[in-house]
Amino acid sequence: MGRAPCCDKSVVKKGPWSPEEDAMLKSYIEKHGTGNNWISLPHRIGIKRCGKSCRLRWLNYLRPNLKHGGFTDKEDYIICSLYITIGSRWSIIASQLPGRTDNDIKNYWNTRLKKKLLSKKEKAIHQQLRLEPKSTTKRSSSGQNQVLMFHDENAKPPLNQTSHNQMADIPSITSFAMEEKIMVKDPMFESFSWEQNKAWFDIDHDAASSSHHHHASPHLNSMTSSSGSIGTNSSLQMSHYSINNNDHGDQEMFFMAGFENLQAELFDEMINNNTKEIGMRGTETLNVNCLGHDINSFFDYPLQENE
DNA sequence: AACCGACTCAACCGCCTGCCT
DNA sequence: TAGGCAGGCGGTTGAGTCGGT
Repeated sequence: MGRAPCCDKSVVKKGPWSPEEDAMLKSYIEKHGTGNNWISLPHRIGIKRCGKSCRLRWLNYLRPNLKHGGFTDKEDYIICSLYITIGSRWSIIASQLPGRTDNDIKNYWNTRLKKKLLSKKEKAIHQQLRLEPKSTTKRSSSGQNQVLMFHDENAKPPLNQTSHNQMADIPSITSFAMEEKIMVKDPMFESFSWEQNKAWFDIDHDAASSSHHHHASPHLNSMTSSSGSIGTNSSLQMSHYSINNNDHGDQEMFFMAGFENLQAELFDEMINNNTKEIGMRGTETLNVNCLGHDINSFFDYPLQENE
């Protein structure tokens, strides 16, 4: 026995929206708002659509100040960084990109951005296989998925020294390092920024309140509280998660988990050409130094911005 | 011009959560 | 406290489009 449908499927219209329907929905919401009830909205407007369909149409297409297509390198970077740290929580990622919808970002990631990363990685691997025939190939032991890593023990950099390994542009775990200096000061993404010795990450509860798809990542509160301090401003419906740098170990571990899973996903598609579900991906704990250096190798966007 | 496979993305589906009674 | 309902989410689908042959 399944759940009762939210509307009578035999009555409501499905499929693409007509310009007339768009105009009616837009006009009504601009004049009267949604009335905090999407289910009754189509009846009030007089259109034969499911309330959920109206909501989706408004949020993804009709509401003001939406941007479609034309993702910038900066947006690529932010999407990738957040995907690594929090997984496929598109609504949270979208909350960091003004004018973008979760659906847009999800589509963009699945159809373009992942391939973009993949092609760069593939290119680098071919280069590696040609240039570094003596490198050993290992499998990571952490995480649900086995991750192929080209790992050269001798090339492992010392801690606190950010460097790439010999894998051309492939960011791998061996190139992981911590640094004290923090960067990124971007007025466009005010809630996604860092400062000296601390990183923070604001979650908009309107967007994140239903972060219940726990298969994608660990739990936000427990994870952040274990690795840093948390402050909450409930009046603004925003939580301010600050992460102190004295927890390098945790940040390192969590970031690596996320990064490994991205690697796993890319390798999986590239080598096995299948799309099986990747399990736990990293954490909400951000380490901008790692992201700033390693992920940057995928993008043209300059991460170390000059003041 | 016709066909076909690849790609894109708007829209739907079903599940989970939180709120209300 | 339990049950029902609406909102919100991520995953998936499929119609339309594009490009190659």
